[in-house]
Amino acid sequence: MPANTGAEARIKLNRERVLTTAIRLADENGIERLTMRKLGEELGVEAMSLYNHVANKTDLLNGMIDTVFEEVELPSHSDSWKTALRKRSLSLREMLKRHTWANGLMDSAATPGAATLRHHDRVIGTFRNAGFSLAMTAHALAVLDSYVYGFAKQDQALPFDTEEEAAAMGQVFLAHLLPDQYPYLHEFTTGHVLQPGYSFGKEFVPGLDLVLDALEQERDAEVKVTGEARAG
Amino acid sequence: MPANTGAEARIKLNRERVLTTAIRLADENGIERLTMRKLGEELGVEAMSLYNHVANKTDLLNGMIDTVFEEVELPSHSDSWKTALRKRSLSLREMLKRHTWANGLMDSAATPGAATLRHHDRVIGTFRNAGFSLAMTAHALAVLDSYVYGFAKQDQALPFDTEEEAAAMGQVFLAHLLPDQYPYLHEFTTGHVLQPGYSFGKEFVPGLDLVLDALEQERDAEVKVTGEARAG
DNA sequence: TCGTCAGACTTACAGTGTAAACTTACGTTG
DNA sequence: CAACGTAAGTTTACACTGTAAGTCTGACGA
Repeated sequence: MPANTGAEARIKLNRERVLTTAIRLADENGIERLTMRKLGEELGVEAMSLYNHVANKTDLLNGMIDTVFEEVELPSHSDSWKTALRKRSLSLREMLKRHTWANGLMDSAATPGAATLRHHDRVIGTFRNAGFSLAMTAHALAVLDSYVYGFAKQDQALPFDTEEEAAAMGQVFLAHLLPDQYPYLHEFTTGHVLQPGYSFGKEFVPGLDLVLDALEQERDAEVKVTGEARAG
Repeated sequence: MPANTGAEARIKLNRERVLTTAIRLADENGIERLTMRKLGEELGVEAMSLYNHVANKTDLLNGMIDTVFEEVELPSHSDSWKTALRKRSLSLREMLKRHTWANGLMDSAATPGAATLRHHDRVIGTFRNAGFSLAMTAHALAVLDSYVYGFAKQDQALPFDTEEEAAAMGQVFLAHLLPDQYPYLHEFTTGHVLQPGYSFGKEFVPGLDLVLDALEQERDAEVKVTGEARAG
């Protein structure tokens, strides 16, 4: 006779449930508040039970990263390389906005998971199929991803989210410090950042297009030099 | 008569000594190993004594960030905006290489210090004096710094530093995983990353020039539209 | 000589990740 | 059905973290 008579069978723990719950907690409370004990509690389980499904906390974090990478739209084969990578970059940025902790975690996460590898494979493939040489692909990849991750990082570093918060922040900031010690910063803040409608995030698309256009120019130049056919 | 007869007077603690020692420890052992107790020990002092000079650990980290920012070359007035910002970007990257922990810390460090403010003031001033509008300055700033910080971040995320390490790493990596599951990644790794002379860091300058050239093009276009004089 | 006080030290506490040992429930096998 | 192995949970314990609160010390001014 089982001991837990009448008790509803507890939902079984598994790696996926651990990971998705961890992601939710990190989204809600920030990664620094995600502890093994809190995560266990949320799952109705003691902290140590989690170690049946993750090797240690770093493994948990790695798993979280790979899981959120699955949310990123892969570059489509049917689009041109530029729109394909434009879409996936926008999608990547949205993911990084949803999971603000992910960007900071990717340094320490040395070993990429399956979703991450697939993602990179497809991005590289997109460049290659568009006629980018290996060297040019490396170059393009470095520039594009540096921009996307760097932008996300800067966006998160800003201590305000809404326009109103920015305004309030800016007022305090200005009153305290700048007037003539930092004249350009002063002008920039009052004349631009504090203007209605400002949002750092709006700079993402223009910057992305700048990068993509520049890469296209370089590729065309390379193709021309290499002597490949060029429609015209 | 003093009790510590004959004892060499202990060098007095002060904020600067605390900060520079903390920076050295973080450089040597990584930021995650920098604890108040270790820092105290290094300074010949108990952990709690540090709190006479820093408000708490976050204040310590903020102070470290602002201190290393002083190492970054400010854009020079005598150079053209492009070379001025090129130099400061290279200098910024070198700083981020020396202090690998700095990049990751800048998210949490909400309140910028004096050196950081001065830095941004000068960068903004460089754009403004080169005829960039406020909006264009915001755009340029976002793109340029996203690139620099993003590149540094990616460089640090790579789990190898030297070419030999990369090769060793790549071999294991390839043997284990890729062959036909990730064909493009496979080709890219064997055909480029594992080639002699490869180093991710070498992509920095080409990418930086791509960004700067593209910004120059956009500025010229803007100036033309605005109807300002253009030397010809 | 005393009082003041800054800057150091001591102690203590709640919280962290996780090793090691345990308990329990269930499926397989004799 | 009994015995056992195993997977998945719990309990306990430990070393280490940041830091609050209280104490000690030595130099200096009155």
